[in-house]
Amino acid sequence: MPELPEVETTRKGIEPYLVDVIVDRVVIRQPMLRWPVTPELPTRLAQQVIRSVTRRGKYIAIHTDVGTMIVHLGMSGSLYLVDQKTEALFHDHVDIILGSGKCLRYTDPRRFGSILWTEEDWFAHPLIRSLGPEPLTDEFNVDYLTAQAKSRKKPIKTFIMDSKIVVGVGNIYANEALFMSGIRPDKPAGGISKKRLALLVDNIKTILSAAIKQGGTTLKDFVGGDGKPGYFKQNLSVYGRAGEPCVNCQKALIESRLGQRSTVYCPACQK
DNA sequence: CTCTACCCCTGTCTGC
DNA sequence: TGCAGACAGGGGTAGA
Repeated sequence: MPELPEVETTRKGIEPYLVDVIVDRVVIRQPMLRWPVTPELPTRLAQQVIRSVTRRGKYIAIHTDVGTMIVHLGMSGSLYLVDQKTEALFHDHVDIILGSGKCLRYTDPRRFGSILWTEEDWFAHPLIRSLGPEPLTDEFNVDYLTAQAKSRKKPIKTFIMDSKIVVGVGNIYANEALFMSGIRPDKPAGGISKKRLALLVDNIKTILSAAIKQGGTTLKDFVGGDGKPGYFKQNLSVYGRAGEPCVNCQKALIESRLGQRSTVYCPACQK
């Protein structure tokens, strides 16, 4: 499940093989992703030179002079380079065939991801326009979060997972950041002191940057192979550990559901 | 405006 | 062993 660190690691991994490279053609085997792949994509992208590869939240953007391809990896998507001769498997839905002899391949068993084409400024695209700040920038700070949380009743976990508030905090890191901050996931966002929100902001930044750093060092093949970024087996304190002892106090961790998402916390350490 | 439930999809796991 | 059902999850969207 690509969270922001995985997405950024993917962007960094594919960027060197794309910038200044011309697209030969585009092959779409399965257009039915989260939304249908933009039908014009193959004709518009063909013969264009890729100028840059950027990211906003969990969206990756591949820019040309005439438009931008926007990719979201969804739950199970991956984007990687293969040799053009590499045979496509069942879940290999889209190939961007490059003039370099390589091929940027999009694989997504569950098809929760999306591939779209836009010819306007991509920051103006409906999916991108209303996104909140990037968690690792100064724009995401305690003053901002406090202002946003003011008089909000929704649980703090659901709140920080809302991409309009801040992008890139998925379920795993939301659980972990709240544990690190000693905050119960179901506490209404508006009722948490500024001091504790400051701690939360710091911990979100810490955990995401640590995961990105780890991804940068443990990640292997974006070229050849199966392209799977190999998941970071970082030490998770609460996620996936329901019923097991808290790493701090040994009490059994509790699992509940918030906003249809699995939520794990320590009943003693988180208040 | 705020919030919750639902839905898209399929590989993997659990229970009968 | 086989099969049905639950579950995982980002995030848009409908409806309360």
